[in-house]
Amino acid sequence: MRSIEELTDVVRARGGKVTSQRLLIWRALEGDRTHPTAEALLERVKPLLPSLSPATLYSVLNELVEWGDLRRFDAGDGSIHFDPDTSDHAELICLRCHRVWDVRASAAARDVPEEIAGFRVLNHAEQYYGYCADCRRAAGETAVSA
Amino acid sequence: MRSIEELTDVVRARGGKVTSQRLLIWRALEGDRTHPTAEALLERVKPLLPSLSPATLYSVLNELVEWGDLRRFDAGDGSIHFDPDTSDHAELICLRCHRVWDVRASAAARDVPEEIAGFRVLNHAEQYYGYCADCRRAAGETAVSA
DNA sequence: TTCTTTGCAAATCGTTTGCAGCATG
DNA sequence: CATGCTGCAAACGATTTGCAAAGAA
Repeated sequence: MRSIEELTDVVRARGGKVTSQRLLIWRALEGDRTHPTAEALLERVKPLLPSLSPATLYSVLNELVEWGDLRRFDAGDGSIHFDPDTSDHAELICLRCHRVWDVRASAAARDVPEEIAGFRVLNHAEQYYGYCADCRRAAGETAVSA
Repeated sequence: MRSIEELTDVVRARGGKVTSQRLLIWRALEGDRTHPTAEALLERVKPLLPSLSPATLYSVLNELVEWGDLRRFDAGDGSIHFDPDTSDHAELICLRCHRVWDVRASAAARDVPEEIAGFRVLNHAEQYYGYCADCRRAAGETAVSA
């Protein structure tokens, strides 16, 4: 996600307005590494602005996604999470408990092409799906066995 | 996605039953490269078994996802697509029109670790988010300009 | 026969919409 | 003061649920 200052410029350049709601949501996302859902974000900002409506939150999140400043992803169970971290990293997603972990594995550190066959790339994401240690234990799994 | 024969074994091993509905849906997904939504899949199989209910389709899709045989992803706008292609490849996803293209770029051809810190990896996915040529043209964009 | 799975229909829940009032530029 | 944005509440639509009947093993 770009900085608050840059986002301010983006909104102004589009003829939009830098409202307190946008600022609040941007600040809540800034530096976040928890992959929150929309609901979790709402709970986080509600105390700071109780009148904030879900519709506004969704609208601000959607524009960030469309600008390439926020990534939306499915944790494997249909629950939608957001990630403002557009730096190159990968996620481990457990197919049983649906928790998410970041991994800054060497495999993920790689150049992202600026353009692929006329398609302009804004950001890049990577996921590893599988079973986490807890779920493997709970399932009585002891070692890697496909 | 594993073969129909392997999936048959998986179901039997779990004490489940290889029903005609499961077979039908597995066959519809086999070799599919169109990233269909659940709705698109339903339209595809409905003519072959008109009595098939959405609930059954969702249930079969969900178990395939949980087994790591099918990947579910969000095209950036909340629309959920499925992909049975678990081989290493990446997707280009347009943030404006939400269409999806597969790319078997060299960057995607890489070893997937079997295990990462106790997490057992079943499959891997990669996405490039940005704007497609059509949408760039429609927006009056002429060259790469961040 | 036994027990999983199906189909149906209703319920659910996250997200979007329409519109009047408000606040930014 | 012009217009984009917000809050509200209702609408929406995709997915899930509960349960009786069906059909694999």
